This record gives sequence, structure tokens and C-alpha cells, in this order.
Amino acid sequence: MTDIPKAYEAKLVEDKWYQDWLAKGHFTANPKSAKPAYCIVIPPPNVTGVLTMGHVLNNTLQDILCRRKRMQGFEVLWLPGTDHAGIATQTVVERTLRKQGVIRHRNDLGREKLVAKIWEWKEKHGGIIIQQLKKLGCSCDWSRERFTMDEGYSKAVLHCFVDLYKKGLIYRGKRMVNWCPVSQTTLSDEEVIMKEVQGELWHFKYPLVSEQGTVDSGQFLVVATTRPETMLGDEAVAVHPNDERYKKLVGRKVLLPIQNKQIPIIADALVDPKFGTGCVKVTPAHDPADYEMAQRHNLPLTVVIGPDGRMTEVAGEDFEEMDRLECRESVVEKLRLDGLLLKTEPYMHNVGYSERADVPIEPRVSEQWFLKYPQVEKSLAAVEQGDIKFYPERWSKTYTHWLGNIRDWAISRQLWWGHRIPVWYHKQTGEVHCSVAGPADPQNWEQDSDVLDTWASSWLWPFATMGRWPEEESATLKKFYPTTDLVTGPDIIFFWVARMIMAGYEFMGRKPFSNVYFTGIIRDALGRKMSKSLGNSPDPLDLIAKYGADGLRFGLMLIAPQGSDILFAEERMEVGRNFCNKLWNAARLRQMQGVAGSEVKKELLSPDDHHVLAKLDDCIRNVSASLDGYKFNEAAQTLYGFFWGEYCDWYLEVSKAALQGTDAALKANACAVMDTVLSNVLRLLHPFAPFITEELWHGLGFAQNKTIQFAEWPKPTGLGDASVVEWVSKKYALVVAGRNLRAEKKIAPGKKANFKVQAKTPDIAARLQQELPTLRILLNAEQIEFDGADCQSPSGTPAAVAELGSIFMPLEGLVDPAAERKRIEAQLVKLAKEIEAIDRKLANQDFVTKAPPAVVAQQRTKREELQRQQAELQKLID
RNA sequence: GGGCGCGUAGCUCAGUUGGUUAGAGCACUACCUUGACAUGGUAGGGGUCACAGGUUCGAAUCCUGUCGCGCCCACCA
Repeated sequence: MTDIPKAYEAKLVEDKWYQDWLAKGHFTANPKSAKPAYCIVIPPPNVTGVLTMGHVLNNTLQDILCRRKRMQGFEVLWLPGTDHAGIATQTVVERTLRKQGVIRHRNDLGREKLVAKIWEWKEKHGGIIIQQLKKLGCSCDWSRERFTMDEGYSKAVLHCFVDLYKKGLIYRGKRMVNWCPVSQTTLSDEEVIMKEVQGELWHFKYPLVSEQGTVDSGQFLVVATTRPETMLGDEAVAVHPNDERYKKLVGRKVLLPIQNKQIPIIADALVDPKFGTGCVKVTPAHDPADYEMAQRHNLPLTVVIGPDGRMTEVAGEDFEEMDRLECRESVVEKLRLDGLLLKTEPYMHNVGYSERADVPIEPRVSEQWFLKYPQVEKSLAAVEQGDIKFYPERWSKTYTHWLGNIRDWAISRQLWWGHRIPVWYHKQTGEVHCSVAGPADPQNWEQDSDVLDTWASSWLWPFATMGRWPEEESATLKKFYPTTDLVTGPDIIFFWVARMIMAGYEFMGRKPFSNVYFTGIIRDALGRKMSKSLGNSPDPLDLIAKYGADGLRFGLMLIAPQGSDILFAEERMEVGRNFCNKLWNAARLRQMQGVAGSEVKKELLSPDDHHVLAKLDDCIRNVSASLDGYKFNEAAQTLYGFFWGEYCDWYLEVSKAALQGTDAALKANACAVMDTVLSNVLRLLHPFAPFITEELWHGLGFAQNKTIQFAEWPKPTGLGDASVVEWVSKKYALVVAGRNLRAEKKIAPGKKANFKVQAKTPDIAARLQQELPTLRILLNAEQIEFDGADCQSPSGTPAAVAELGSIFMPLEGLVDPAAERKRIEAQLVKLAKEIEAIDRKLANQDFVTKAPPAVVAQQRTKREELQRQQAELQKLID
């Protein structure tokens, strides 16, 4: 019994239990179960990713939800898997191959070989994160693990494409899109990050061409730009139609410098006459707004920047092959030399960056596949009407705003790693074929070379993982769709959440989930987002090694408020570990008393027993309510406060009276109370700290060879009499007053002291007398005398006044009466202030008449008590 | 430019629908290795709840404004 280690050693426990749970199939969902279904699909991490603190937070929350539901009698499916993460993965593999000198460019290998290499990479590095999730204790149904490029999942993706194509929602078109010159692919609007950067605004003079077609010396239009390099592709200068300054120039021409090309002056309402000079250079091929204007005015598309971000031949031989940013400087320099640079001013503006490659994106016109979002109205209504609930609710505004303003989704990517678009073009006729299986005679057809945006596969995750296609209506789907809760970060509300909702309605005819819990974002001590590139994210596995998975999980839950960002500090994980250790030792204390056995006998319960049992019921109610409202930190704090503050600090100390006493029945009953508390606390805590609770569940003999995972979720025991709570609290306040005397007189905690108590009433004295054994333990007292009303305190004896009465600590010759007097006077000042504050309230007629009578009465009662204490203290120094 | 969130102890944060003396952890001070636990115990110090108005008998809490910080959305070159 007593050979249990003094400190909790997580390492000895975690692997053992995880293996046991896996072996017994505890996480495997049974679609034929009669229990009600509860389901979460994991937000699939990148297949080649490693665990970050964000994952730890996110998956701990999901695990808590799942484990609690199992205890509440649900059939739980937590469906795990990974995402192929098109751009991210292909970029990483390509970069590695380049570093190894295997290739210089992806074309060196060609499509098939590169894809094969990526699969190799996936087999080697994929699944690391899955192993890490297991270390964390996640209770996912690994038998159902999916990957977005699995055969079945891929089929579902293609089916959905074909379906949408046939409905006319997917189309191909030439549009201006966001282009990443590093990854050399299109990006959706959501993959472009706007960054505020300090740039420059250059003002250039474009010479005005006379009506006769000659260049008038000295007459210019001044245009301002942040991107001089694009001027090589200018096709017009635009002014506002109502701008009086330029009205008469519309229709005339200017000479485009360097290119020496005459371009028209056009009028377009898009121009803001108040900005700069009111003249805008128009580069149809390289700016979205200009492209729009060019279409209205039938301007040609002059492409001067190529897909790789280098200038094209059209830019002129001086600039061809030059990088766009290099070219910018050259153009400025050239115009300066030509005397056409009017001025340069610093300018803060927003520039779109590629999310993955972190370089400025390039607007570019190209042929792409687009999707008109389906089910927009229904998806909006679902959240507005609460059919799908967001926690915290405020994210629904973000969702509504985005959904109300969306444009078609550019879903094609010029990559090779992903689901290839199921469209074929006839080599001779150019005819278009779209199907999952492809054309019957493939040799005459050529498949579209693009793949789909990763999110255009993961938006099907809630049902494609369960086999929506090809085996329609699988048992899993039938039982577990719609899923129940989704836990994810607000940063992917557009990328993923909104799109899943639309896909759910479109393909399943039903919502994909009922509740979405948005986590906060984990930041470092400086408030920066944790990221691999900054290197400011600790490795969760190191943290698990140091603090245990349970310590990490519980520590994180204590500081993870609903939906606001979390500043990570490693010290917080120590709190989690320490709590586990406290639990461990509290259990050890119980184990030292011998095997579990008897039930709580109500008639033998002391006031302290009632107190702790009543507080336990509060704890059970509050933890349940907090979890029902997705307030995980509140639940964790409640558990922490009850267990450490009420149970360990007070009850365990008090119970030593019974444990060390001679009355076997009382001792057994104290053990039974402990068992009640421990059994309930272990179950409440299990979702947060699965390993240690399982270990102790067995170690304390509650298990009877069964896992805690399916033990019943606690309900209030009804054992404790709540009416004694007030009495016990007051008793403890008296104890604190006594301990305070000890501390002030520097009586070592190990040294026994003597006390005298002058109770407020004989009745209270009698009750305290009955509880003498526990009082002696709490105060570490040799003897305590209850003198009733007769107690006379020798002047100068350390004394304090509490609600139940006064407490004295007689000391021989050690006391300085003057110092005691000073101490008491200080307390009197404090009391006087409080009484004064109450008097002010009570003197206010409005308060007395308008405040609820209970509040007024409370103030009066309090005043009386404070006055009594004041009088008692006064007596001591008179 | 629009929207959202935040400003409470030295630090990180709780604080439900307004109502005792505004809480916790860490850090700090003093005493303590007492037979569950030093990853611990006991006691203690520390706050003008960003600021200014307002509503109310009563405001950290509700309203308005100001300042500061953060995030999201937006085609002013």
C-alpha cells in the first residue's frame, strides 16, 4: 500500500493505459449501438505536420467533450484523420528535393514522378502527428482514421465536383485571380493575407498628346503609383467622369513613357477624384480594379509580368527577365533620368501576400475553375436561427458578413499534389467531358492538368469520412451524421467552417454539425501567434515529458477562456502537474487507510463531513453546468478550487481526527466520505486528465476491473446537509483567526499551543466543545478551553475576534502588551471603516426604501455583528 | 473606411442575470522538511477594476464618449 511513489510519475502510467484502451477497443464507435449518438470530426491536421500548442488545445477540448459524453451514456465517434494540404505539402517536398540537389524545378521530374515522391514523403513523415495525438491521450476512433487522398475520400471529392458541374455551379473562366509567383498557382481570396507595409508612392509625369497627335512639351498628366513596374503595361489613364479638371481631356491621349506608346485618357467612376491628382494609370493585366475598367473600356491586356514574377518580353528588352521588384527600381531610375519623376513620398498601404510562400501576390488573368457557392441562403439562416450554434456567439457575425459578401471560389490550383480535376478535353474536337470515371476512350482525351484547392476536398469532411460516396448510406453515416460538435479555430471560419455548412446542406440535405466551439489562438509571452517559422512554439512532447500529458492538458484548460486568445506561459503547466501530484497524494492518504468498503452512514456524519459533501455537490453541479456551456476553464477552476481548497486543505486535515481516533465506525465513515469525494472527483476530472484518473480509479478500488471511461458521470450525491455549511465556514474562520495568532507570534507550526475561546453564546460554546478533536487538529492545539461568557483574558494576551466568538492564545511572558494593543487598535480602525460604510448606506433613505428588503436586512445584520466585534475588541484594551 | 474583441494585484487571467470586505495561480514576505504531498503547509502584504460622463438606492458589471492594444473585413492607385 505505502509503496506507492510519493510523487506522481506520469511516464509510468500513460503509455500503459493508452495501450490498454486501444487493446480493448474503448474508442471504437459502434454504429449499431442503441445509445444516442455523439460525434466530432477532427479538424484534420496537415498529414506531414507536427503537433503544435494549437493542436494540443484544440484536441484536448475535443477529447474532453468526447470522454464526458461516453460517461453520459452516448455512443461516441471521434473521427480522426489528416489533410493532404496541397500547396503546403508540395512546397515542402519540392524544397527538400531542391536542397538535396535532386531537382531544380518540378518539371525536372514531371508530374507522375513528383507525385510519387510526395507519396513517399507522406508515408515517411505522415502520421507523426497521429502518434503525437495518442501521446496526448486523444480518444479518437483510430479504426476510422481517414486521409483526404484516400481512395474512397477522393471518389467523394470527384463525385461532388461532377455533381456541381452538372448543376452548372462549377464553370471555367478567364478571370483576374490571385497568383503566387513562388508556388506558381492561383490562390483563393482567403489565402491572401493583407499586410500593411511601408512603401512609396511615386508621382510620374505622362506627357499629354495634342489633338494633332504630337507631344506637347510641358503638358503632363501626373499619375501616382505604388507599383511603377506595371506602367510598362499601362493601356490608359483614367479620371472621374465629373472631374472638372480633366473633363475636356477625356478622349485625348498621353504618351506612355519608356514604351513610347500613346494611350487614351478614359473616364471611369471608379476613380476617386480626391486621391492624389485624380489621374490613375490603368494596367489591365496587373491590377484587379484596372482589369475591371479595361473590360468596360475595351482596353487590351498587356502582360508585362510573367507567372514566375519576372518581366516578360513585352516589358521591353531593358527589363525582360528582371524580377518585378528589381524592375520597379529600374523603372523609377529611368523615369527620374528622363525628368518624369515628380516626387516620391513614403506611403503606408496594404499589400496582399501569399499565405504559404509569404511573398506579395500578383494579380493575374488566367483560365481557372470557379465555384458558385451553393446553399448560401440556407447556411446563413441556419446560424442566424440558431440551428447551428456558435460559441462564442459573436463569431456568427463574422460568418454572416463573409457569407453575405462572397464571390465565386477559385478552386483550381496549378499543382500536382491533390485531386485532379475530373474534366477531359477531346484532342480533336475540343469537346469537354466531366465524370468521375473519365471518358471511355481515354487516348483521345486529355485531362485538365489542375488539381483542386485543398479546401475543396476538406469541406466534405463531416460526411465523406463516413463514406458518403461511393458506398452511399454507410452504417456509420446513418448513425453519426449530422455530427454534434465541431471544435476549431476562428481563423478557418471561412476556409472550412462556412464551406462545410454549405456542403452539408448541398450534398446531405442536412447541417453537418449542431455546435461550433471556436478556440482562442495560442500566443507566446509577447503576444505573437505561435508559429514554426518564429520558433516560439514549445514542442508539446517536451511539455508532456516534463509535466505529463494530464498536467499539460489540465494546466492549459485552466487558462483557456472561452474564445479569447491565450498567452502561453510554461509556468502554467506546472500548475497542472502540481494539481495531478496533489490528487495523487490525496489518494495515497486514503490508500494508507486500507481497502475501500463501507457506504457513507448518514447518521454518523460530522458537520465537517456534511460540509465537504455539500460542497462536493456544488462542485458536481457547477462542473456539469460549465461543461454544458463549453466553459472549460470554469469547470477546471471549479474542480481545482474544490479539490485543493475544500477537500485537501480542510477536510483531509479535519478527517485526521477520525483516522487517528479510536472509534472504528467513525474512521470507516471518514473513509467512506473520502471515497465518495474521490470517486466523484476522479470521474469529473477524467475528461481533463484521463491517465491519472484511470490509474487512481483502479488504485483506489473503484474500478472493479472496469475502465473509468464508461463510469457514470456524477450527479449530486444528496449526502451532505447544506444547512451546516454556514456553521462550518464560521468555525473555519475562527480557526484562521487562531492560526493568525500563532503566525504572528511565530509559534512554529509543529509546536502545540493552548487556546481559550470565549464563544458568543453558550450554545455555540457547547457546539464547539463537541468538535474539540477537529479544532485541536486544525489549530495544532494542546488544549482549548471554552469559558463561555466568563472568560477573562489577562491583559496583553494575543486575541482575535471572529463571528463565533473571541479566541485567545495565552503565552507566558512572551508578550509585549503595548504591541498587542497596537495590533488590536489597527483592527478597530478597520472595523470602524466598515461600519461607517454601512452606516452611510443605511442613512440613505432611497437605499432603505428602494433596495430589496433582503439586501437591507443583510446590511443591518452585518452592522450588528461588526459592532459586537468592535465592542469585544475594545474590551481587550480597556 | 467598416466590424469585433480586450484594458481588473508586479505577471497571466477569473469575475454568470448590477447587491457582503473584487477572486485564483505565479511572483513576493514570514514561519515550517509535522507520519498524503516542499510538485508541499500555515499566515500575510499587494488593486482608484484604463479614463471621463451618464442610468441606478447601488456599477468592475448596463449606456455614451475618450485614450491605448489586438484581430478580422474592404479594388483609393
